[in-house]
Amino acid sequence: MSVRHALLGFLAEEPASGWDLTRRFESTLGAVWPAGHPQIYGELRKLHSEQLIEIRDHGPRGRTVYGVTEAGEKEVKRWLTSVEVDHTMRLEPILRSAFFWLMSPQELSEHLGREADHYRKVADTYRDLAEAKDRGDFGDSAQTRSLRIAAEAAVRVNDALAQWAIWAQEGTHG
Amino acid sequence: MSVRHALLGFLAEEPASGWDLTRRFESTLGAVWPAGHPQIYGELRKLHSEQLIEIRDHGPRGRTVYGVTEAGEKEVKRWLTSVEVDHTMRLEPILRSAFFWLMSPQELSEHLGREADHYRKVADTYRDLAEAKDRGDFGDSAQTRSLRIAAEAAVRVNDALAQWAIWAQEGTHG
DNA sequence: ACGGGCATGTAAGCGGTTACATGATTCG
DNA sequence: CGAATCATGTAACCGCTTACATGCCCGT
Repeated sequence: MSVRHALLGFLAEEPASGWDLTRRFESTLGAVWPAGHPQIYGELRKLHSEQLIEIRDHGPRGRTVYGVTEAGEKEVKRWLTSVEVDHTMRLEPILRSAFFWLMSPQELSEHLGREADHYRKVADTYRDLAEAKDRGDFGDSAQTRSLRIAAEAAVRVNDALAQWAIWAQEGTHG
Repeated sequence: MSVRHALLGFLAEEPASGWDLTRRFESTLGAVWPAGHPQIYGELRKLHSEQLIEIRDHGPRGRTVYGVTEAGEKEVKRWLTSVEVDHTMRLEPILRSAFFWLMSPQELSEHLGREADHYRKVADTYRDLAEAKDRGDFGDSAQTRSLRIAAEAAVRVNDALAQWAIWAQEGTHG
């Protein structure tokens, strides 16, 4: 149910259409919680039927701009403060590591090199984003500061995994 | 499809029943890829019907011990070496951070304190496990070394998130 | 002998993805 | 005006979770 509440959160910032929200999701939270447009459009319909969001405007090709209702804003806050945090992690690359013994040393070393590359790249992307936010490129609203914190998490987690891959690669002394 | 291949991987190590595999999964990969017993039993049935695993023994209460077949072992190796790694992350706690601006400074500070505690605890658990493995408490097989690598990842990711929460909490200067 | 946990399993439902479909707009 | 892209939506499927069901084994 995370997408649901994230949509309410985004709409609490400013009204937006399904498309806007899809891009917003992708650019700010894609690294930690992907959500495709089919899910977003579907969720918006449900949220509207429950009157947690309302239609604010109509645009060109059936574009529907939603805004959060009072009930909706109350619901996000309830989620943030009262609903237990879900700490579930699903990291396929780590799952794979439990079976590294089935790979040849060479395959493994190459695999770990590619993994390190990948994580370094993602970390760098979010590092740039974080630096841009620190420079004030996105203003200095409370919302921007929150996204800055999310970006920091992306940087730290991906850095940690990059370092892990390098550490593991050294263990193969290849 | 990760559970599927993880089961093949575990069975490549030694034959086991659904129950054995459930506990094995939980104790070694629970932190990075949870899998409940209904999923595991179901997957075993499918793997058996595809002849990737075979029945090796029957025990007390309908206990069925499976072992991997040649085709099964080939399939895990194919997965490890040829199937693209899925880097998808789903970290609800980071998703939430994008909406921290909807929380009061006090709520937020307390929230981050609880988060840091949580991650520290998980990291410590896997640190202990890793140290036990380094002491040789689980022998020194290739399989153990792989699980050691997985444990290291759990330590590093959870440490990173604990430090992140503390960093964010300092930003609230609360 | 019986109560509580062990071990196995099934069924329904849900969140999320993939694939498909379609009209609107913009640009060359 | 036609092609490519924008934007919106639906339908089917799949992995996974939740809830339920059941028999077996062990300790007291």
